Amino acid sequence: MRAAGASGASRLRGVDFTRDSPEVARRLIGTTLLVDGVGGVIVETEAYDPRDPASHSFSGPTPRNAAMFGPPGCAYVYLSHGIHWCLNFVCREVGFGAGVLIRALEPTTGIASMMDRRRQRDPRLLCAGPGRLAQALAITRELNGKRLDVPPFSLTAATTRIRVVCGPRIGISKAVDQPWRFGLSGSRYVSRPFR
DNA sequence: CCTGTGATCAGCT
DNA sequence: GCTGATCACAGGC
Repeated sequence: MRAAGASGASRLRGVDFTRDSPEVARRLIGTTLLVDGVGGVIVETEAYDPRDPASHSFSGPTPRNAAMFGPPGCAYVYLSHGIHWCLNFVCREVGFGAGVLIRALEPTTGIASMMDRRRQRDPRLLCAGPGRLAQALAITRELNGKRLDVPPFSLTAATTRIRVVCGPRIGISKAVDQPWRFGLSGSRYVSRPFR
């Protein structure tokens, strides 16, 4: 038994998933994410919170968003527009309903697999956007609710100091003013530039 | 660079 | 029924 602090899936190599989603979103930038050994460096994230009208968790738990109200340090995966899978990391605590949407990676590992899955040769378009990223990493509903600290997931914190920029979130109509989108400064692998 | 539109379906009212 | 945390493509500037 640990004396204090987050443990298990909620704390992974420097990223503490029990903290507020904007802080987790910021600290995830620079972290390497792999699924079955395929992935890269997280360069873009967005925070969501149950008090935020744009969040799936805003109206409380439902069968779809149940994982978002589950343990921190787990995945919440959902289907967007009937076409695209999207990957979130659950934050805070059981029953809270906060998460971070992983929006873009700089591909580093298993690039051939990602090109194959997406039939896309331009490395800048392999993981630039949540739907593209999920397709490149073969993320589907099967990973919903799974812990991020055990296979097929792998998270490795950045070893060097990172400069992070932020701005308004993308593709939502509510709470547009909250600057809860975060990115790796100067990265050419984000889904859209930061201003 | 920007804007508009179709695809396609689970979830919610 | 309608909406949407998206993408790819088409067309205009």
